[in-house]
Amino acid sequence: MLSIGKLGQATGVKVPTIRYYEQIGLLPEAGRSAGNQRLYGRETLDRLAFIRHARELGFPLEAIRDLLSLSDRPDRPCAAVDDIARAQLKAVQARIGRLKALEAELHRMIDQCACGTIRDCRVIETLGDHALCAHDHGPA
Amino acid sequence: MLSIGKLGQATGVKVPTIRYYEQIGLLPEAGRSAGNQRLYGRETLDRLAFIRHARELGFPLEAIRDLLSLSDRPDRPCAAVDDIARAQLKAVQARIGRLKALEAELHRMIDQCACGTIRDCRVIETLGDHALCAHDHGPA
DNA sequence: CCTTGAAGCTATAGCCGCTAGAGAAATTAG
DNA sequence: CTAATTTCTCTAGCGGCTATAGCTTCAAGG
Repeated sequence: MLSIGKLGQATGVKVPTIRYYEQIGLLPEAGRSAGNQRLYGRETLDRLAFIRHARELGFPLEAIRDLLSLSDRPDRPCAAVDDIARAQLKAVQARIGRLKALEAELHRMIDQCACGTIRDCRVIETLGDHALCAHDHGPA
Repeated sequence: MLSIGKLGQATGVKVPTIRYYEQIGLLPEAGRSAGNQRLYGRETLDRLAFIRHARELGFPLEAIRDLLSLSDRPDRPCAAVDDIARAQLKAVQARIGRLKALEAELHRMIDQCACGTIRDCRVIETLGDHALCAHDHGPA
């Protein structure tokens, strides 16, 4: 059995985050020692490692909740799982696309700046006048 | 003079957001009509358009605050402006890099899935065992 | 066995950048 | 003049934690 600190070390999840996950029901309520401290077994270790990995891949907690409940039903078809993963992939790709547009625009702005006074600064000027933008870049 | 709603339409910023910007001091306190409603002139319109554009480019509000106060000092050299812009560019590039790693990993996971039952699902399996990952992908 | 310091506990508040809601007053269109 | 829309203030909530305060429990050393 692991204390919350050991569990955190083993999974790379911070202690307050583990308690937070328990609070929102992503982890089951932990068993307690005689002195009321949380104790964890292998099952929770695996579950938390799963959560951590999914978080690293950017899955929102709600999606992780769904993935976890799906993983408890091994006989079901895994189409639902793939749907969630593909949705996440799409979300990631959308963010990449958007960020690349920002990157291009920032580059352009910075490259045009002759580094004189603020009066002549292309960065300030471009920010002040959207019409100076080369590309579309919708709201963040 | 514009009402808050017109200002919002003109700049593409939502009404509560305008009030929020005023609250945090990003916009000056607006003048008021006889009936206590906010009225805006061209100056605030320009300032808000500037803020909107910078937000679209992902600048955090604090950076925008700095850019605005710099833009009020036209005689100063614009190195400080460029520093802020370059920092933002770096931040954007870092996020792109990270997201691309996620994208690759998600792709790999999804492509390996034979779409049978959850028991054999590579997505679930990979999430559960970080060692199955091809690439490093640090915390989000 | 006793002390010390680390690690644990609960509860609350804060971070960013908004967004949503309530309930009331002002304005505008017909 | 009425009805619909807009605006007002205030408070609370979103995601996903993180930080603080003030306490208790535990593990190791002397």
